[in-house]
Amino acid sequence: MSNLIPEPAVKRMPMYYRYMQKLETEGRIYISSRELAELTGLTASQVRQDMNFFGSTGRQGCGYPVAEIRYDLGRLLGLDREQSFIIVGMGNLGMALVHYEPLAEKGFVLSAAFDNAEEKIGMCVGGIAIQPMNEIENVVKMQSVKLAVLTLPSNTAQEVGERLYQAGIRGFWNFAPVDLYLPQDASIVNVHLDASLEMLSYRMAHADLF
Amino acid sequence: MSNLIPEPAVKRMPMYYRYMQKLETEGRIYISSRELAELTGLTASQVRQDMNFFGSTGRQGCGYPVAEIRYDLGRLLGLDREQSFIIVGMGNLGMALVHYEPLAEKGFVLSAAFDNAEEKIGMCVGGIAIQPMNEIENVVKMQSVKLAVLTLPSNTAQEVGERLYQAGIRGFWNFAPVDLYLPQDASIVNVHLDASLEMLSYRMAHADLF
DNA sequence: TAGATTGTTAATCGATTAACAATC
DNA sequence: TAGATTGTTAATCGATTAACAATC
Repeated sequence: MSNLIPEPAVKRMPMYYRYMQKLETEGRIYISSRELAELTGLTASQVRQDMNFFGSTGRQGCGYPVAEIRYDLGRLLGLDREQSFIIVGMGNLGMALVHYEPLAEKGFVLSAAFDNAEEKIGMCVGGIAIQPMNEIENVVKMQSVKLAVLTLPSNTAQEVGERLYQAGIRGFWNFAPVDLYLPQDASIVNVHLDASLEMLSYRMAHADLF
Repeated sequence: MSNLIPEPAVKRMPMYYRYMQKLETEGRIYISSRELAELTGLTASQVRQDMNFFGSTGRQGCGYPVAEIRYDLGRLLGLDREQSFIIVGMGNLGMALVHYEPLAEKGFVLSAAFDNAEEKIGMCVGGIAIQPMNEIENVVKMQSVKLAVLTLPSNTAQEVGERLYQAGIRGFWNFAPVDLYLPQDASIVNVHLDASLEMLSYRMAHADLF
């Protein structure tokens, strides 16, 4: 199990997880692939394929057990335990992410924050004092943090990324509009906010084609 | 031309645009599909296919003219003109996006900001005073804005989305962790930050599989 | 049991890759 | 011209959809 889930199905996992959470709080016990398809805008067939990829425990004639699927998806996504993270670059976006509720709710815990600007060092965010970036290596090694949020200007992102990797960080949530090049065993997710807005702009300009 | 570019190619457009911009500032005149493939991590074949989808003007034996392709992609993406937008929900994330440089650089201009919290109304962000949400309809109609950024709690996003649509908004950049349901002619891009971090968490937990 | 719905195989569809002729 | 590289068609690959037998 957990074997080789195709990339497109992996991308759908957080959405399934979100709907399962919602259904669970609504007290729903079972849900059929047909109904789940309606909610998500997929086909029932695809929902069943995906559930099988995820190692489904559906019950024929009845549907999928909501609480169980929610739990299993959470485990697959690594949300069954707390994960500490550091954040590097305390500009507006960095500040906003530190306070972003859904992260704390999903078990992501801020363990340190870094910036190089004199006037920011020592400032308190989310109950934590901002430290200068030359402390990164110490902190990452001491606390063996594996996850970092990069809210940096594009021209320093690659360099800082490499330093973080050296220090032991293996997961990079990158908000700088550049692609990071790091060794194979680093996991990188780029958010590329500007690209996402450009896609919207494209769709608006060509809405007549749909 | 501009006819029916397949969705996966559309998703790659902002990346091509970014590299073309970079190459242009570096003074590069032509670039081959082979080299562009190296930069982007795609295959040369796919780059050529994509360029054809975009209505390419490549030159055999020589490559693609950087400045021209950059310009054409910009037009396709709707970045050849200013686009005004409003932002609804002035929490931390809303504040951060207002000041997010790349948006201004790409021609997106903030035209109004809204929130319902008493203490925020009248506050100045990005040179603009925050207004109460019952002003939305007036402002959107008067200025005929078409684009809105939604940085709202999930429980109000759908309702506010509908109001915005009624008022004339047709592009929704949604940061609430819910799916918006709006009429066909609305363009919606969901950012779903939490889902993006969950994907990273998944990859870290299963990095050995890659 | 009968009805509903999954699990799974096969068919279809679309995207990516390979190949090569066209041409700058 | 010869060399390089595009434009484009055909082959491959993988994901989605359809169909239906298994079974709760």
